[in-house]
Amino acid sequence: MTENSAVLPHIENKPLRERVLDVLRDAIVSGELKPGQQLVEVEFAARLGISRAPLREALQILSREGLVETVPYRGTVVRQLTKTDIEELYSLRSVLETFAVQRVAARANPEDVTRLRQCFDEMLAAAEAGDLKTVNRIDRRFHDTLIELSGHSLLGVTWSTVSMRVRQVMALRNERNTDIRQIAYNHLPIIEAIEQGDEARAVRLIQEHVASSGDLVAENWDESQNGDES
Amino acid sequence: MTENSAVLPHIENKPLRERVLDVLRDAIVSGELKPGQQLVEVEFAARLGISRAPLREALQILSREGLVETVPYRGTVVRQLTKTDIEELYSLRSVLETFAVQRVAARANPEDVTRLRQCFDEMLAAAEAGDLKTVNRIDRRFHDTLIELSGHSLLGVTWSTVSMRVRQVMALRNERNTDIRQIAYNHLPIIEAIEQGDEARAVRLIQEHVASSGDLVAENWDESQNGDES
DNA sequence: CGTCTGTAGACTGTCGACAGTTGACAGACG
DNA sequence: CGTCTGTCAACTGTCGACAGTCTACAGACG
Repeated sequence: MTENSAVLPHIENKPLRERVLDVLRDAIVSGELKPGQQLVEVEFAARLGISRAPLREALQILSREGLVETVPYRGTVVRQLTKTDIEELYSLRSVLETFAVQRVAARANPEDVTRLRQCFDEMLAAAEAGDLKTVNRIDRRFHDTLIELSGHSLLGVTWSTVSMRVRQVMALRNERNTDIRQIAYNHLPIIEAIEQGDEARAVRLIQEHVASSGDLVAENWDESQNGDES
Repeated sequence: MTENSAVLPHIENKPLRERVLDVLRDAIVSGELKPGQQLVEVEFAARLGISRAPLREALQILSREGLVETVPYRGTVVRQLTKTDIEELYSLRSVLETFAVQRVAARANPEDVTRLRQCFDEMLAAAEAGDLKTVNRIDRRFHDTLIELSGHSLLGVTWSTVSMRVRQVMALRNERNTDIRQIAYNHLPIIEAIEQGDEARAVRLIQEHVASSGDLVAENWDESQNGDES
C-alpha cells in the first residue's frame, strides 16, 4: 500500500445485464416504454447493441419485479396497470411506510430528523420556484429516506419494488396539478411528529398522506390511456 | 369444438428455467442446499442435465428473491442467514399478516372462516397423530390462506417471498419441540376473532402469534450452524 | 359456406463455444 | 525477507446459431 491515496473515479464494470436492467427499468418507470408494449428480444438486443442472453436475464428480473409480464413462447410485454393494481399498490405502500415510520418515530433520533428536514427544505425551495419535476424527485427521496432510516434492510428491498411501480404510475397518470407548495408542506407535520416521538400521530399522518395521493391517482385513472406501442 | 370433453391430464411444458427454479428453490428452502454453499454454474448445469443459460436465468430470480447472493465474476452462493435477517424477516411477516388479517376480519365472510377452520381441523388431527411434518405443512397453508383471502394480489406476491424464506429458516433451525398440539390450538382464537369481525383482536392475536414464533427462532439461532458445503 | 388441417413466419427457448475477470500462487527484485 | 509482478486455473459473462412453439392464414374437405 503506497501513501498515494488520491481519490480516483471508480471505473464501472457492471455486467451488461445490470446496465440493461437499469436502462429498461428507467424507461418503464418513466413511462417511455408504455404498458402493453411488446419487448421483442432480438429487436431490443440489437437496439442496445448486445446479445439476447444478458437482455433475457434482465427481463427475468423485471418480470419478477412486476414491471413486465412474460408468457412462455409468447414474449414479454410491459405490464398493464389497472385501477385495482393502483389501489393495491398504494395500500401496500401505506402498510410499508407505516411500519417504517413507527420504527423511526420510536427512536426519534435528532440526526434522522435533520435529514428529513433537509428534504423538506429542498422540496419547499423547489416548490417556490415552481419546479414540479424537482419537487417530485425530492418527494421520492423523502420517502426513500424514511425507509432507509428504519434500518430494516428487508423492508428496504421490498420498498424498492413498490416504490418503482408507484413512480411508474406517477409518470403515466393524468397530470393533476394541485397546489405544488401544498405538496411540500404536507410533509412537515410528519417530520414534527417523528421529532416528538409521537408514534401514533406520525402513523396517522403518513397513512393520510399516502391514502390521499393514492385516492387522487386511482380516481382519475383512465384504464384506456395506456394503449399500444408508439 | 367436439362434444368430447373427457378430462385429460395437462402436459406440462414449462420452460426449463421455471422447472430449474422450482427445483433449486425447493432445495434451498428445505435446507438441502446449505447457506454458504457455492453454486457453480457448470457443475449444476451438468447435474441437472441442462445448459447454463436457463440455469443462469433461474439464478437471477433466486438472487432477486434473496435466497442466493450473486457477486459479479465471483459466482453465486446460498445466502447466509444472520440473526438480524431473521428478526427482519419475522417483523416484516408480522406487518404483512396484520394487513391481511385486517382485511379478512373486516369482511368476516363465513366461507372464509370455513376454509380457515378446515385448516385448523386438519392441523389438529395431524397434531394428535404426532405428525410434526404435516402440522408444519398445514400451518403454512393456514397462513397462505389468510393472505389469499385478503384478496390482495400484490400482497400475495410479496408474501410469497417472505414466506419462502421463513420456510428456509424453519428448515435450518435448531429443532425446538414445543407442545405440538399447542401449535394447532394457537390458531383457533385467530379464527374466532375473524369470525366475529373483531379486527382489533384478530390483529393483536396474529401479531402475538408471529412474534412468539419469531422470538423462539431468533433466540436459539446459532450463527455458526450453517457452515460450509456438504 | 363453415370447419378442420397444414404450412409459413416470427418469435422465444436452449445450447455449446469463446472472451473476460478473479484470486492465488510462484518467482523476480529491492 | 518483504513487496511487487507475472502467470495460471477456475470460474462467470457474452455471443451467435439452432431447435421448438405459437399465431395467422390459406387451402382441402365435407
